[in-house]
Amino acid sequence: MALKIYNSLTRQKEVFEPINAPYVGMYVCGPTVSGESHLGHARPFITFDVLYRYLLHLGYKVRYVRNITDAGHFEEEGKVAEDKIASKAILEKLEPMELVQKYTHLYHWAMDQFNNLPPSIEPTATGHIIEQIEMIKKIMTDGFAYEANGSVYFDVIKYNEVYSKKNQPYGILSGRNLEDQLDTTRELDNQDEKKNKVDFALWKKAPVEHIMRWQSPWGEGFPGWHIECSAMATKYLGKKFDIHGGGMDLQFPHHECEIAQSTVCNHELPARYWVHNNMITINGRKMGKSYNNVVKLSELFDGSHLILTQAYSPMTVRFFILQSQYRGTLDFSNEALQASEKALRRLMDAYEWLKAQSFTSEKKSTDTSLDQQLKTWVNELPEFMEDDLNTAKVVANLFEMVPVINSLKDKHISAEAVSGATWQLVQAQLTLFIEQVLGIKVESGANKKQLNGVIHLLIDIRKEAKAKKDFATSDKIRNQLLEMGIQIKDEKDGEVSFTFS
RNA sequence: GGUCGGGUGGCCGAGUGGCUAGGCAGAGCUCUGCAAAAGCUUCCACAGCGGUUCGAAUCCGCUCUCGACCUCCA
Repeated sequence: MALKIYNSLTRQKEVFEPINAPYVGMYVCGPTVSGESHLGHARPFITFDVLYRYLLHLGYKVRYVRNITDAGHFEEEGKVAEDKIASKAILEKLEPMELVQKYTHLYHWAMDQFNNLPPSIEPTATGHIIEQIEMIKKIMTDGFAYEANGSVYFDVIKYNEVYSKKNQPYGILSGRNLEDQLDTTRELDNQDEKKNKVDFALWKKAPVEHIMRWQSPWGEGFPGWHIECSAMATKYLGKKFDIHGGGMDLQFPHHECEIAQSTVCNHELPARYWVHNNMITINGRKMGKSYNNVVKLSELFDGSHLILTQAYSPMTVRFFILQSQYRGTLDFSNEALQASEKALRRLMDAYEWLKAQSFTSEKKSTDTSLDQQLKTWVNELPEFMEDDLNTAKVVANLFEMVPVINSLKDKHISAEAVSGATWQLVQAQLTLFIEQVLGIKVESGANKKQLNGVIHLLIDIRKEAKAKKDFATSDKIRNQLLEMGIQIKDEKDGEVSFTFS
């Protein structure tokens, strides 16, 4: 068994082999912290968190680099060289760094809510201006970039000419050829600075009103929007590293340009495996600012968005995302999220119960086919993960086991049906895959001692009421607790349990 | 217009030639004071039309249709 991942560069699933095992270098494009993160942003970070977790589980020593873009991109290149962060700052009457700080905090908060492991290094674009300038200088020295009026542009045509001969034409990642693009690229104003319309900016001269600006050999300005990733990836992961990840919408032009820049500087393709997650859609349409259909994470968590009927917990959202395979689009709706919420609760209820049981390995199984079936389900989990992170199948198998666990709990099957050793295996693997690999944590208010005490007291009172056939009182306790989000469950053995919703 | 990817049951979503995906919702039953929860059973499907094949959701062709990228984008 070996981990296979889909490589956008070769357009096929490939066996993952690190350049320098057991070390793995992984770079993932992080957020631009000029606004609040929305659901669409959550997908790559959760997807690559799962990949990171799985690589760690396999025993690799992973350096996971995920940047923060705080230097601002152009709103529309060639038209108005406007810095996103600077313009937003004026709007919000904040210093640019104040704004960057605000949204960085919010982003970190959201990542934490999702139980995403922190990356090994989280470099910022503004902290690496010098590295970016050095890289641009190198590209110029090699003759693949030119200065025009205080800005520096990458010469895409020349790059394509030279590197086509080395089987690395411009467009190698996104599969487009330059000729098509020359024909189809839209006409934009103020492009006279560029030799060709396909050229892209490495450094941009700052207009007077532009707040974020740095000194450079070409005057005061700010870096172009692709160079930061090339500079930081090279600095922390070297000239060639293992995995480069990000959303599919970054494949072109961002990653394509990154490849061109890094290839000129480092004389090889920067990453071996290019991994791209697909988009989250809403009514079949990509979630994005330009479509005006974003659901911010904070709105999701507090239910304040119009299309939501309720709040959804971060784990529900994480689970919703992991119920699909990362390379397909995922269509979002209130209904779909509700389904995920219920499903997650059922899974976690069964899991938490099982986890609390103790089994002795001596017990032999009396139902060998069920015993074998459980082992099969469990053993398939790594196979599914290793088939291009098919978390959807992992989740499906977890659900196969839920009825068996609940049957044991409700004594529909005997304690001896499955061997103690198998139950121990199931316990261990469920913990591994649910908590370690999928990164789903137990979300419950049950850790408040006093609250638990109060609930137990109410349960006792309800039991007494029931014994006296005072159903008015017993129902009142049950129903009102339910309204507060505490659900009472009468178990088969006469015991009463409760869960928080 | 160019490049690419889709269309699976009420909804979300796996699956690439023959075997129940899974979840949510629906129906029935069991349990229960009544519920809930849980268990069991069950309904509903592969956009359309052709073709290949003993056999296709899965391969091929055409048609319809949706979307992504080509401009900032996760």
